[in-house]
Amino acid sequence: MASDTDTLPRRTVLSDLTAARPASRYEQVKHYITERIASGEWGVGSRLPSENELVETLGVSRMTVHRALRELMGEGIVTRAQGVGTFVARPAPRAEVLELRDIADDIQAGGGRHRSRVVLLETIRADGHLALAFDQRPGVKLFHSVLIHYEDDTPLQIEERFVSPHFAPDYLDQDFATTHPHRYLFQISPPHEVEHVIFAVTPEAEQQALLELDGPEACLQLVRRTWVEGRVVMRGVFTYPGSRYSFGGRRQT
Amino acid sequence: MASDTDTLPRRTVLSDLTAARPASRYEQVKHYITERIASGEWGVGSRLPSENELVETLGVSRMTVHRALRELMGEGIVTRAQGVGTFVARPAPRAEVLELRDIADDIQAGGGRHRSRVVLLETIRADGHLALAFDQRPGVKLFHSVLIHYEDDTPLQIEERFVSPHFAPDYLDQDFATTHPHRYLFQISPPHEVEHVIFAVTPEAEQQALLELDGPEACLQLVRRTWVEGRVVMRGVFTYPGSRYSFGGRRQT
DNA sequence: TTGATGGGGTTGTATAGACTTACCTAGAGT
DNA sequence: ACTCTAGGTAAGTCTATACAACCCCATCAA
Repeated sequence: MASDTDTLPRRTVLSDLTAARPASRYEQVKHYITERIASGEWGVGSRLPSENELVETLGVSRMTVHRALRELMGEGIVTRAQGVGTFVARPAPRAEVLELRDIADDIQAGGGRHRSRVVLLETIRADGHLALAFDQRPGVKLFHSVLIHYEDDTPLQIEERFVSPHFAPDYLDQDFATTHPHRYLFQISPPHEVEHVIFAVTPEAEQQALLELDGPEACLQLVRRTWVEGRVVMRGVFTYPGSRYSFGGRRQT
Repeated sequence: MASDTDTLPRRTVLSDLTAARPASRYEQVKHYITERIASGEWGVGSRLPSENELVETLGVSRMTVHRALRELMGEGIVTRAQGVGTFVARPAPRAEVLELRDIADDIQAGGGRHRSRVVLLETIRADGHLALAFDQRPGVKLFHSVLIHYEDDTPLQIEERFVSPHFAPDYLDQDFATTHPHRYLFQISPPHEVEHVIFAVTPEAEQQALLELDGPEACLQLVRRTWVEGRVVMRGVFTYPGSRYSFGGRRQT
């Protein structure tokens, strides 16, 4: 069949795309596929037409279809198995976390509603351990704040911070109902250096109460120190219920 | 039928490589090129032989050479310009691969003595959840291993891995008393992409026993997936007692 | 001197066809 | 129930060929 069409420049399903863009055929095939995946016509886990079927549908050679599919696999859009077929892959490319992010953005990115409550805002004098974290001597003055962050009225994080007054002299005067410590500090200066340490802890009774936990559920604890101009300016302890949060990141090597 | 010596229809520069490994031709071409770049024979910025020259030298078709070069460009090894040529690209952007560390190195770096014990080594079929993690369909065959890592005879980590047989067909035959899964897998190929997710969990009774915990102590759980050539090749679940381990990192911004 | 033209080399894309390899299933034989 | 085998399907690879797009440079003309 169709042996008489050698001379035609191939008028196919793709032809309208060709008119819109002089993109190469294999890119058009990729677009054809990703569009159907994005629209939900081909759901996650469902099987795509085989290479040969796409050849017939789109009127291109199998090598072209193959290249499109191979590149889509490299991009993580589909997965392929020899002898089986091609399938729609990942539902949601995971966002980069463990960077320096505002939890309010984090919650809103996930579709949740964020609010926070200030529990404490005071000046303290550092004991030995805390002073060490700041590379200072015991007794040095530090600002201390404790907030709770809620996602849809469920506590998601206890945010406890110690801030160097030298860096943020007006820290105690801020209205952290409208802005947040993260934003305020970041606005003064983005840190030049950041240290993260992550622990698993069993929460104290006080933390359990703040997070409204029923029992001694395992919690993630992230301790962050930030430097500006070689000096520690902030030490934050962020506590999350293990059942409600996780840290993640994905990157190429 | 398995005709045993179908490997050498062509006697070329590549033939010895062919004998050593039944890798595909375009991979052999990639290897041929990367080896010369690594050895310094082709220095940074220097021009590679043209596709047609490589065709003559290596005795493969131009499409095969082209695929090899295209993939090397995708990996950032070379740069290409239409009408100009192909050039050696990166000096050594090998930086910070070391978030992917061997726990044995980790323990020994801290002055501890490391030993490990193999608990399980088997083939399984993936259920729905696991198959999804591999972007595969339920029922796909996977290798499954469980090891315990000790620091000075104290359990520090439960290492549970699921490995794609396609990537590491000989996984079950390894002696993980002498080498470790991490090293073995890394040696086959360093991953092109890595995903980390960190949880806090309360361990099951079985995990408590393996870690020799007295009670339901909070544990850190690191779930790692690694990709090679766009495919998930490994999913690892690493469980640490919260009192004995933490994750950390420090970097400039 | 400046600008246009064109040829040769190089990568980019596309095709048809063949063969290989891997997976799955159904059926036959324990 | 279990294992083995054969056949079908689909992706993986490789080849030979063709043309397109692009860059560089030499040549030639204004």
